[in-house]
Amino acid sequence: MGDEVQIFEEYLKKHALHLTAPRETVLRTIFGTHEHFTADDLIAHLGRAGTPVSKATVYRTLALLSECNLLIEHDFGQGKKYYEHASELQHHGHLYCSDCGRISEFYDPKLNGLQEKIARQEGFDPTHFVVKIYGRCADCTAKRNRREAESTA
Amino acid sequence: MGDEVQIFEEYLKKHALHLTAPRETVLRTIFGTHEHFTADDLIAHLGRAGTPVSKATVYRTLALLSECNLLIEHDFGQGKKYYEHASELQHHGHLYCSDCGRISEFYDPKLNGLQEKIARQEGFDPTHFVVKIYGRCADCTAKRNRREAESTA
DNA sequence: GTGACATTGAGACTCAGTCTCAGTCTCAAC
DNA sequence: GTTGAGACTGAGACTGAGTCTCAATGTCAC
Repeated sequence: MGDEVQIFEEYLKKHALHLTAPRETVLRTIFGTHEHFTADDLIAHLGRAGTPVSKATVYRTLALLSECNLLIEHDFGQGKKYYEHASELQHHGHLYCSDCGRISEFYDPKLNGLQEKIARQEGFDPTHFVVKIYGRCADCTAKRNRREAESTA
Repeated sequence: MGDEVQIFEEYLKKHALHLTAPRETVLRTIFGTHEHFTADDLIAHLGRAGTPVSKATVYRTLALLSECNLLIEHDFGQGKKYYEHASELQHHGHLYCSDCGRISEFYDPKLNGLQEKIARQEGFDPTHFVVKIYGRCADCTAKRNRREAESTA
């Protein structure tokens, strides 16, 4: 934290924009946690914290933070976007449990190298990679097995 | 083609559902091409072909086809879903050009093996993998280079 | 043919995200 | 300190993909 404020401020200055109070509030709230969050989560959180910021401003700020690569947008196919800190993105993908909706992460440097290679082979100039593995997490698999055992018992 | 009709019919029978005329029209239209498409594309296409099917029925049929694994849903973060034939999915990922929006594909068996391994390591029971590479395609890179050369000339 | 239940289309609805606009703020120039 | 250009804000209207509802219709086992 602190770093992000500086990067954002520089980006804004470069584009003749200002670091205003609402923008700083949004920035500090986002980088005060390490969770995946949705715009809605953030708006609710700001409201609860007694520093409400309007929906339009939140969306505008999220767009700016994505533009300056401090934030990455994700889509898990539920009709809403998830955001996460870009600094945490290096070499990691997501495991999405279709049963409980939990999102976990994995790190694998090999995967990124392979993707970079593939992109170049196809004449593609890559900006970022998204790897998502859909399925069932260990907890839900265990739960389901227990339920099945009970129902046949 | 033909195969899909049979698989779908069996799936419907198993769930005490019927293969009706609108469902068959949707199915045949989808498996008559090899493109990525959106629900909207499909509805428009059906209308143009003189075999209109209502929006609700199209969405319902798409959901059924996804359930019986004939179709796979994709999300490229534009607020709408893309569909593609599941039979064409083996070992392939997508390259999405942020400039022109074109979606191309790549095949790499190594990538799938690596993902399967990662999922198992995390105690995850995977159903499917999604790999998306965002960036700029060869055409758009060339176009952009040309434009830059012209503007500095 | 009948009844139970699946299916349909039209259109109302939902909800995440975008747009508009009038009022406010910022900041460099004077 | 004042001014003016233009950035910024919040409220709420709007958009559009996708879902839901419901009355009418179709399907099929009996």
